[in-house]
Amino acid sequence: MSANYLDGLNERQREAVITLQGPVMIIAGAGSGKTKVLTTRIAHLMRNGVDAFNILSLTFTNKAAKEMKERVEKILGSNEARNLYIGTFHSVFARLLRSDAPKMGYPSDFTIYDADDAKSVVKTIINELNLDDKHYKPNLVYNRISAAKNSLIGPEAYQVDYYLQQEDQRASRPLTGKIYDLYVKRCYKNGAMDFDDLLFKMYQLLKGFPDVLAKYQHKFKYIMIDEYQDTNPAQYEIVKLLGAVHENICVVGDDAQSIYSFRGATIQNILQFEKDYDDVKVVKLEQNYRSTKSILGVANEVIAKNKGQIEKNLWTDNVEGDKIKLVRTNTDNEEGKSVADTIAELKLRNHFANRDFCILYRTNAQSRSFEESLRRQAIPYRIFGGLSFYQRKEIKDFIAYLRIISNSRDEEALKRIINYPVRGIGKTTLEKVAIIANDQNITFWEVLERASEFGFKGGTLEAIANFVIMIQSFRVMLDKHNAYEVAVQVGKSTGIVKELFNDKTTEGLARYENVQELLNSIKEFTETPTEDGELLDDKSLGIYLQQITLLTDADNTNDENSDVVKLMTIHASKGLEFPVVFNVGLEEGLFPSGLSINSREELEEERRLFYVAVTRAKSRLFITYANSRYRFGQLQQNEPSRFLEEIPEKYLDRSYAGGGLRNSGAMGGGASWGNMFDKRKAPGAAAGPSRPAQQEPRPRVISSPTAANHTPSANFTADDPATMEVGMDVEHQKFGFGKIIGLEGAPNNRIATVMFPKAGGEKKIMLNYAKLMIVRQ
DNA sequence: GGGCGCAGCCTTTTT
DNA sequence: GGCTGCGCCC
Repeated sequence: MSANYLDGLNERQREAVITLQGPVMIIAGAGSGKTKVLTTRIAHLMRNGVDAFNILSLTFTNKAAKEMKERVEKILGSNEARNLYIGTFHSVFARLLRSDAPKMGYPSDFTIYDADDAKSVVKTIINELNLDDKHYKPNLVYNRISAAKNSLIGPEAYQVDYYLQQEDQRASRPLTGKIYDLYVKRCYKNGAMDFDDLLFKMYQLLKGFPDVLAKYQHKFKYIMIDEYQDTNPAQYEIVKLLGAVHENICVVGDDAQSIYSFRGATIQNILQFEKDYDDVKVVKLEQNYRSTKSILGVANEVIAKNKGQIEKNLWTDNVEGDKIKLVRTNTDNEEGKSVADTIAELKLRNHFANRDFCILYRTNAQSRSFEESLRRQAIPYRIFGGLSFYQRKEIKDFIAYLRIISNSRDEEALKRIINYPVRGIGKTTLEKVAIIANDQNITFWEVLERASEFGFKGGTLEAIANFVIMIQSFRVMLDKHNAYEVAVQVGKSTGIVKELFNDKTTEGLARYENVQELLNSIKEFTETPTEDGELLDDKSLGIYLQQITLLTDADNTNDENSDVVKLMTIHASKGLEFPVVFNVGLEEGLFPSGLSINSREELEEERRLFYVAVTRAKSRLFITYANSRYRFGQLQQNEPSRFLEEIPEKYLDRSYAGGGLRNSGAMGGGASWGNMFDKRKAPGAAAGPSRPAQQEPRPRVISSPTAANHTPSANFTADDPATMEVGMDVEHQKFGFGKIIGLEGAPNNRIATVMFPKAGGEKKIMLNYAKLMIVRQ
């Protein structure tokens, strides 16, 4: 234990740490040691006799939570910190809801629907209502529902809210409220909560059950909220309820870094905090330890353009540092090349490692040109964001099995896997199931269990019965086996693992490896003791599932072991820092986004986003933009971002990266720059060690050999499906020769499993469609 | 069932 | 430009 953990703090930080009682607001400028203050404060609470079980600390990302817990542990030199309630709003509430969800009619193993699941439910409902999906786009409707929930507006309130109704009328979606209502009911029936429900239901739980509220008010004597500027009304109300008795609420944030209003965050929460409680102690952390004077100077100049901020003056003792490099290129590809070239050069000259670099963009779609140029330079990189591991199809499929085992009401999971792998329960059957389920108001699973009552017959009934028995056998296993053992059995019994193993295509191999990785992660989960004091011995499937749904790709950003250049959106970079930062795509329409320039509020949020981007850099900052780039498959001319004009010239070192030419003039309305160099687009014209310009096409995944052209035998004629039997050698027009190793399905709709040694292994063939010729019986 | 081609969407950002 | 979902074929 380090006794003098207070020594390393500056005066302000110290003040923030030792003020333990009552409401405290810490305004923490970028790079001002916020995490240090938060963690030290928690440690200090515990040193002063506060039980870890009584401290609740809410963060925005899992990564931030993990880091905090580790740092508290380090200060304390003990594992007491494991008893702290530190986590994201979503994960902590999911945990609390586990014990109390049954009070509201949900199973304690309720499923958490991610955005994909939720949109799928919305889509189903739109279809069921026979609404035209030109107007009722699932995506937009879902966003609308999400926004309502984040403002604690339920379906009833929604449908009588004048302004909401007006908006929906104007958008030609008058029935959005109706969809919302049905959506909520459907999720309930499915025993599922979406991300927003974790907040909304938590709120309803506290509001509706005074004993529960009292329990948690008593439990959480000290509450700390990180990134308070990004909280939404639901989070705000919950915090207010939980803290109402002790009022030991410490919020930390920076209004200048509020960038999540699109998700319902209200910057007002932080601006108004002083009015919410009596005697709020406000501490401002204004010394920046991260960046050079130049970088911070730019940041301050930019953010000064925003109105209505909490007054502060961010300063640093650090060196002046280099000017900010502002690089213009002709195209997005050249932008990528310029960045990759610069990275290569800095590595060579200044001995930077790959991990010292980060490329920050406004939208995920911008990553492509950088990926290509980095690959060409053989610079290892990793993209954060985008599809997380758990969103891959093969992983979602596998997890769907675990979900339906854990929660039989989970209709979305059931739909995913009822016919994967193929078992003869097709679209028609599923439609019948859906109709019966809606009609009788029972779950899909119940319909399947009682399939014979509902008139399913023959092969279909048999297939359903087998499926039901299989899932039930997994459930029985749960009593005596942990999540990993059940998962392994699922892989075996369903044949998924074998099927993926037999697929020898490149993609198939990757899928197989991913599933293996999933199994490993489940194993790891069952073998690691939970940090969660109350659930120490429970390593059940339900907990595992709830946990992984709340995991993001960005949570792995701190993987210090891998020496790679990082690519991510600015949003994902919040809270991180890098020696060298490239802030790319500074163009009108892109950054600020064309969708966010219609009001002062929107534009100010874009500017805060730019502020966040600038303040990620420690020693070197590059800002780049291109005259033209491909968007939507079309070449688009762009003007330089208005934010560039807000940077005083003295901070900038301008250059043009197309041919090493210098542009000396000020930015006299970028339009004139447009065509100057257009004609010299030849690949070799670019600066740098131009290789003999063989612009190698991007390495592509080789397309699957299953498409390999087998030339059918001259005498090929299809044989009658009814005559096929297991063990026969057959020929397929495309896949070549193979052996039937399985037969299933109704007599009039037989499905053969055939092993094709030369075409990727086992395939399921529907004999009614694909023709097979018997070669040898 | 699944492969293929086409249409339409997407591009704001995520727990 | 890339991805998804859909309808059509075998």
